Amino acid sequence: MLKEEPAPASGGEAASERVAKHLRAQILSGAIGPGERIRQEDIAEQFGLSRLPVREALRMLETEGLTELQANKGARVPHLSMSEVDVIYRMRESLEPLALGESLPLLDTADIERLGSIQSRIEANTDIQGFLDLDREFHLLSYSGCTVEPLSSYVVRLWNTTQHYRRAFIALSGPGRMWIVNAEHQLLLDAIVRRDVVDAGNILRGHIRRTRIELAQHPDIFGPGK
Amino acid sequence: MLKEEPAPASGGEAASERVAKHLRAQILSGAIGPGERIRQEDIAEQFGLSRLPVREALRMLETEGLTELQANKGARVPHLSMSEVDVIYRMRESLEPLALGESLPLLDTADIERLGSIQSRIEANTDIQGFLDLDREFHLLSYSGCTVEPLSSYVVRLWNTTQHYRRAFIALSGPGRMWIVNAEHQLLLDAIVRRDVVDAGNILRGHIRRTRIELAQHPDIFGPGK
DNA sequence: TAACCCGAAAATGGATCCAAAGCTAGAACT
DNA sequence: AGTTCTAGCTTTGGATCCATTTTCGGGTTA
Repeated sequence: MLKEEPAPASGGEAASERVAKHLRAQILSGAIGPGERIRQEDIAEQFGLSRLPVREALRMLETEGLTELQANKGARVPHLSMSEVDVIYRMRESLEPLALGESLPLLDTADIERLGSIQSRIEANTDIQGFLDLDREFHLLSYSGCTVEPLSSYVVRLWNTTQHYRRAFIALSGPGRMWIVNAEHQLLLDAIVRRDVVDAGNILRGHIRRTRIELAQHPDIFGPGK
Repeated sequence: MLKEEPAPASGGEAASERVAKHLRAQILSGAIGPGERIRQEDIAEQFGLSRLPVREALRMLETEGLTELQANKGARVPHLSMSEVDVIYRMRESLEPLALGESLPLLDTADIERLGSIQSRIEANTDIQGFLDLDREFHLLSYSGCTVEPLSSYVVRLWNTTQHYRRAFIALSGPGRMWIVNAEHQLLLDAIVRRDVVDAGNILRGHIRRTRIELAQHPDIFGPGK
């Protein structure tokens, strides 16, 4: 896993962004779980860089809510409490219908076909990581028409920061209630095809709300009691 | 304005945070308008520091949406378009009632008395900067009971990033319609005293919505047409 | 005259080295 | 034996120096 070469000519883009991209993937994949510490020197060594671009990268990720930096105490992946995840979901219940409303009129038929194809793959899917990736792709694609900042990036941020807890939730609850997700996605997809912003927004809001409530029934996912 | 002393023993806190605090104040006060560039070396010289803690500070402010950093192109205060400010206000219409709902049950009578006193000062106030400061203090105090992240910090962020446009709007529209703000604040305050979360949320939502619509009637505040 | 190209100055990104703050483990004292 | 204080190590924060990229100005040419 060690790259001993001194950054092989790089890809032309900034080194700190490469590091950020790598760490982002690590965190989203669950390879770095919440609460886990990230030592600058370790990462620097892995990439054959100094600690400076690593610090930059950690700051960039802090912007996205994926890391938190305390002075003289280092960087960690934030450990969210149940009440924090609960509030994030309630924020999503407002913001994602807003993003969808911005996005829907700008989606073309090719986008919508891709949405349908992703949903087919979700229904055929079996493993957890596969579902997480496809579900994320489905929803974020439905928002892809919304390019206005900071809404679009913040929606992604809320997804990113709760990724780990979604994984834990699905692993715990099993595939028993997966049919509900598919039913909701089907309704959402139909509303999108009909270009019905109001319908789509309501279904989406309910989809997120239901997930929030089911999540709240698994307090064991979150670290200490709180 | 130059501080030639090499950081006089500092205040004990990290140098980068002192720089961040200074720049934040500069941006919020309007001393550094949107679109304006921030050269690392200038700031470093002002504080008698190297450019490194300045870069850190700029990253911290990027986290708050007050600056944007492009690789090899430097830092600027972001220049928001009208559609971006419009979306920010629509985000606020959802998020601030949510924050108020979290906050209201936790406010004590001393807090509510302070809210009343601030509102009195708003009504007695005459100048623009005074109104901006007091209005900000009023609303943020009403959310002070909400400590759950990332909601509380994001509400502040949305306020910060639109501060400049609020100032420009008030300067342009004059004190003619200031009475509406006071009426809305009075209604909001009464709902808070009655601990009526629903009422307070509705009034607040309307307050923000009205501001958004009036703002949209002054496209000249924003730079290019877009 | 206007457009284009090239070179120098300026500003940023990154590496190395040093200082300071936190954490940990061991010893001494109550 | 438990607690506390101290000494050392580890890790991060900051300064200085170098490399790279961008930008801006002057000069040339169509």
